[in-house]
Amino acid sequence: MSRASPTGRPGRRAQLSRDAVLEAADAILRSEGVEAVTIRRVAESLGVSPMALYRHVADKDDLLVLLIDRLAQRLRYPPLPAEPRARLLTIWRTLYEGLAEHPWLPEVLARRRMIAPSVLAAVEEIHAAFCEAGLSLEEAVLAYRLVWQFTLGALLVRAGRTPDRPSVQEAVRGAPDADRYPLLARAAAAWRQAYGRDTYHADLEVLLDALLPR
Amino acid sequence: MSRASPTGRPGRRAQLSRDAVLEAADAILRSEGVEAVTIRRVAESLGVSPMALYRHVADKDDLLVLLIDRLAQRLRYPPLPAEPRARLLTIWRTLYEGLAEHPWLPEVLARRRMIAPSVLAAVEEIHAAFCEAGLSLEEAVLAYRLVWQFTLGALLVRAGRTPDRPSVQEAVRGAPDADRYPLLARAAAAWRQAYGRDTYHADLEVLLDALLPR
DNA sequence: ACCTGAACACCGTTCAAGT
DNA sequence: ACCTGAACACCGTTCAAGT
Repeated sequence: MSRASPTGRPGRRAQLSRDAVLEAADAILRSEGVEAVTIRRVAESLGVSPMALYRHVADKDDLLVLLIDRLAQRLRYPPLPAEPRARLLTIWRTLYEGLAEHPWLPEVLARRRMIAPSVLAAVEEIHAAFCEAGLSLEEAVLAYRLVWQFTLGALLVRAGRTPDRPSVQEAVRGAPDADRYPLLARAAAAWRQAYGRDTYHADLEVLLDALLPR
Repeated sequence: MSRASPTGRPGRRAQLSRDAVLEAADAILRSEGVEAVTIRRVAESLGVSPMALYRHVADKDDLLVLLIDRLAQRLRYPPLPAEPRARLLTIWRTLYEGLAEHPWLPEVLARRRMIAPSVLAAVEEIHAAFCEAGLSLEEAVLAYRLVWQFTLGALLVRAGRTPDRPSVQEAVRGAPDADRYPLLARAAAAWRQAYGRDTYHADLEVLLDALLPR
């Protein structure tokens, strides 16, 4: 340990790396869920002191955001159709389905919203497809933003469809006061159905029809 | 204290009420922000023990959700136009602007998503307007859901536009690698502009155009 | 340069007991 | 019936010190 490190820099050799931290955090995430991903818990699993992590991540939210980036990196896109509209459908759906597997994700994005750098390639593809379909670059930016916001909201709502804890929403929808809210009372069945199934795919087509020149 | 309570029920007279708890929580929310709204802090401000609150709210998230309901109750809608499309614009915009004042809201909704019972009247109005514009009740339900998901996502993105901490998003958008992401590099300026201003109003018109029969 | 130890300043929530 | 006290089982993060 008295030799200089291989990089020629002085001081103690690093035992930890950001990647090792993220790998350990990811393992805990998969096996025990997000609530278990704490600074202390990750440090324990690595056999280091909690404070050692702060050399490699800024803070806990930073750790979670970097974790989302890892998940985004693992997204695999199917072969993309040549036709722009079909390509957009494929990319967005892959993004949505991939992110929907992690119900804790919207909560983290609500605290520290950002797009993981790893999805930049997909974002580029989306812009290209919008332009190819006839939008100007400025229009493509606005179209991307609109669909992204919708996707985020859809992920958030979907994250809420936990079968165990019936949401307040359902409770209210189940038996709305027929005198004060006649339409909602009549629509209760349709509501239950709409919230039981995922309408992202169909909704996405509505959005693209509105955004693309016919 | 040995007399029966006015309600005729036995036992100690209630010192606290759900309303008193919410009022205290709301005051802390306004003066110190959401982070300060803790069970212990609210109890302290009421001069009771933390555990006393659990008789009136289920847990901390329940407290926050009830708080959102209070905020929704205070929303004031301007006079609604007779024409369905204009009415929809007015209601959604009022909802959006009102909720956008509370950047912490999407995070709570991400954990315990629900619609506050207080917005049911607005939801009923929205369904009525969609139907009046020519949609069936089932279509109205789906249209409502689509716009609500978009609104949630827009609120989430907007909550992120804190001027102090530049988001990762902006950092990446500021200088995307021109070789790998040529379109994003060219679009950087448009991106900054799009994320600098709020496009909810314009986007809402796009959505309504897509959803309403022409 | 990188990591540790101890402490700070909190949390939400349980449980059994008091009035 | 309603509230309290004490404790449990944690958090993230600071700071000064060690190697």
